[in-house]
Amino acid sequence: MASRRIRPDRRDPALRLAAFLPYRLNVVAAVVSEGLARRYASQFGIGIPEWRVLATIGEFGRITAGAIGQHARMHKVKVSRAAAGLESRGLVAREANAKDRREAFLALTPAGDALYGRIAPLALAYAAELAAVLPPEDAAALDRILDALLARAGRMDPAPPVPTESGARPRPGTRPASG
Amino acid sequence: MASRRIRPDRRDPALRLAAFLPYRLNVVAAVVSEGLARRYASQFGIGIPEWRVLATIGEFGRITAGAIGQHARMHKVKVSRAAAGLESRGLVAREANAKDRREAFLALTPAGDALYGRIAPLALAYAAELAAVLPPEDAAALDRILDALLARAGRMDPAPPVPTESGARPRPGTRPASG
DNA sequence: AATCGATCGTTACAAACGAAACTATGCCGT
DNA sequence: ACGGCATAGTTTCGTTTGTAACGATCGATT
Repeated sequence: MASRRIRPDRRDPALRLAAFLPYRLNVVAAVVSEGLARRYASQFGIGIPEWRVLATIGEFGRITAGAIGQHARMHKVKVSRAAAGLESRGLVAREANAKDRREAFLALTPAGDALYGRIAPLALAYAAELAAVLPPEDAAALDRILDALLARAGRMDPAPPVPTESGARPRPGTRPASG
Repeated sequence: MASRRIRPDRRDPALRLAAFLPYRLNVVAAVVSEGLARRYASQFGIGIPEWRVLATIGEFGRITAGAIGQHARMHKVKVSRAAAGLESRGLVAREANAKDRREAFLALTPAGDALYGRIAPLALAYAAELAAVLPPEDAAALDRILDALLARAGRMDPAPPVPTESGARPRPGTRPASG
């Protein structure tokens, strides 16, 4: 092993952030989301969680809060709050489920349906405008790639595949670093 | 497939969330980030913003907070807090800039450098493991695609390209829907 | 049918976040 | 040199988010 300099100007960086896939995915996702939100948030006063809930109800019709969470990959608390917000504005209505009174179906009111009918085309246009920079084969590749990455990341072990040496297991009682 | 009546009175959905690019990008980015964070957060007690700052200092050596924000695309408040956290743990040190005493250079301490030296390989291994599901041409395509999408989203107008009819401009004074 | 544990959704509380205000310093024109 | 404005970074404050606890209901077991 070579001798270490005490105060080097700079070594070769071990990692270039600009080329690091998780970082890049986050940046692109953030910029895209932000751009989309600018299109509807300012016009309709609706936030991203509320948009997702609205879109999910618009897609599936009558659906429970739990199912919304599954389809839109949102935490149930977020769904609950977004749904409450939409309900308070008369965009969403609850229908009690007599078969299971713990849950309730959510559905769009006429006003909610009208809003959905206005935002959805905007959103689709945004996505189309975005995808228009990609040659068709790249657009198709992106679909495949995102599927593959999602499946892979979901199956990934919480520890590196190469055993680090001893069986020193990471302590489970540490905070999960949200953000 | 025959027409199953799951939902009673709903037209064809205007938008399928699962196929909607902004949504998909967000989901993939979130799952990937979460998976990566699980690898270092639990072991080293470091969060995502702190990791980004650490990685940026590790990459560039001595760097100001503002430059970190530019390179890592972080808001200056976030950089400030993450840097304060790293400093309080002795991972980062400040060096005053005599030429401009408003700013200060941040650099890794030996402890910070050691931590960087341990996390960076983990992170790179994670990214490599992730990219391993992609055939080489898809991995290359992904690089191109993310660049193109990022550039496009950054240049995108806050309003749809097709004029909606009259010159009814969206009211500028509405909240920007963070999240 | 009484009880126990699981599940749905809301509420409570605390951490994280961003916009704006603020401090300190630098820059520039007069 | 002085006054006004710009910039770097921190702090403050209100909002958003997530974790945990909670009430209500269901299903299974006895």
